[in-house]
Amino acid sequence: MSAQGETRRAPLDRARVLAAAVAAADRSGLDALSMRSLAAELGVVPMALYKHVADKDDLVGGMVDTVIAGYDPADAVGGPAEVRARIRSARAGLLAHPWLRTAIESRTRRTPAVLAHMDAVAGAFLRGGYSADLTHHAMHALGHRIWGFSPEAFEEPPAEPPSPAEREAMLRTMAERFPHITAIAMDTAARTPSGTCEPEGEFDFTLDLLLDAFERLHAAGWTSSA
Amino acid sequence: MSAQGETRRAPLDRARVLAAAVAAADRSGLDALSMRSLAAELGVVPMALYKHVADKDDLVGGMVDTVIAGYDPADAVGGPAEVRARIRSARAGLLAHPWLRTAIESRTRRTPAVLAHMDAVAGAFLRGGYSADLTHHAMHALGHRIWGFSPEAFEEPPAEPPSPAEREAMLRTMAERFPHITAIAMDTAARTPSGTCEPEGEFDFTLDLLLDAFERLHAAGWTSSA
DNA sequence: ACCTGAACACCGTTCAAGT
DNA sequence: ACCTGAACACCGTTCAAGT
Repeated sequence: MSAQGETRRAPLDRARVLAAAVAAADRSGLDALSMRSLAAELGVVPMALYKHVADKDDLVGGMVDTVIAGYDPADAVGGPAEVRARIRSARAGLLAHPWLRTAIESRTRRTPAVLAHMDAVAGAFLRGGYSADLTHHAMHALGHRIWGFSPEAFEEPPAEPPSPAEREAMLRTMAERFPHITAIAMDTAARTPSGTCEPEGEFDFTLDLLLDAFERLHAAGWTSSA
Repeated sequence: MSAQGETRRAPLDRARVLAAAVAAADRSGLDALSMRSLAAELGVVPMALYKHVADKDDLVGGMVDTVIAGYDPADAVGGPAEVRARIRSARAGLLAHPWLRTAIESRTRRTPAVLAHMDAVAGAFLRGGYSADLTHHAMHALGHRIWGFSPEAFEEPPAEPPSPAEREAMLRTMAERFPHITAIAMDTAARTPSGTCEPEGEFDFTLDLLLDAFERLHAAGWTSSA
């Protein structure tokens, strides 16, 4: 019997598993996606998935990376125009995949694709002549709702480094692959003794910025007809 | 044996169930909170909870309401000062209950406590002399990250009204209990034919507002020393 | 190397019954 | 009115085994 009546199924690999998961979530939402249902869809026993995915968290993380990796590469002109283009890409991803927002919010680990997108947006500001300091604030202010993923990723401790040597190596690869966010992190570290930025300060900064902007519009007699 | 060796447990009620759930989530997170574990903590069989809570969704909704209902009542001075005070309350709630953000984001129904908080913030803008239109934009721009709950609640269809008469009654109670958000909704409905606001328009409005604000800071040579 | 089978320790929720 | 017991239809994940 075995592999004859049916044409033999191509062997699974990570990309195929992730693509099927993305398609399934697009169709019926993230809640309906289980290891078991995904396996059934791939014509495989649930445990077969664990050869290509560490666990469910890794599956969801991979789905997020798959979508982010497909964002349009914007022209690297720098400044607000490039920022706008990159944010539009993220926005399009959120609209095309309704589960994406929840998936991103449920994750805490910063994957390479997430870091790359952050780095690209930070780079757009820096190339536009913004200081590392102002860029840092802008990244926070643009925030979760506009980004599609949490700027708090900036703040979280980067998963305790096993040894000083490994820490050194990690820093070097960070600086190579994600030069812009590394530069911003180092700028922040140089200015604040603890090396982490103050969440409450950031919160106040953005809140004041927005309230001031609306005060200005109000004072100018703004109406939607404009 | 029965109720003698132990002093007889006070009978459960919804408030006690919700308080225990909030405490449990504060202690060990939302993921660790199950109907079964909560029941065990209350010294009761899982099914006993279903007398006080419709299902798990209702439990989480009740937890959110419990926290929001405890927000500081701000002075009704109106304008940015009151807005700031109310947003600080929401922020404090998010800091005190790390699970709150996720819990709010997972919910889609607008509960009375959520509506009351929205109404209070909207009222602060309106009392400050802001137009309904500008208030609407400001509410969206302040957004999820600052609010602690989704301004998209504004946009979602309000759970199809069973009959015209009931719809009428619902509108009247809305206008009574939440006058400010009702006024804004009616203003929006009057200006846009469909009655719903354009998500993409809102997105662009906020994005431009933020990018313009940062352009202004950049042009002014802003540094964090200020 | 890749997949399977059976099992473990969980879930939320139902139904009919107890007091 | 409030709570219980037993059951149902699910989960994610383990381990040892198959090919």
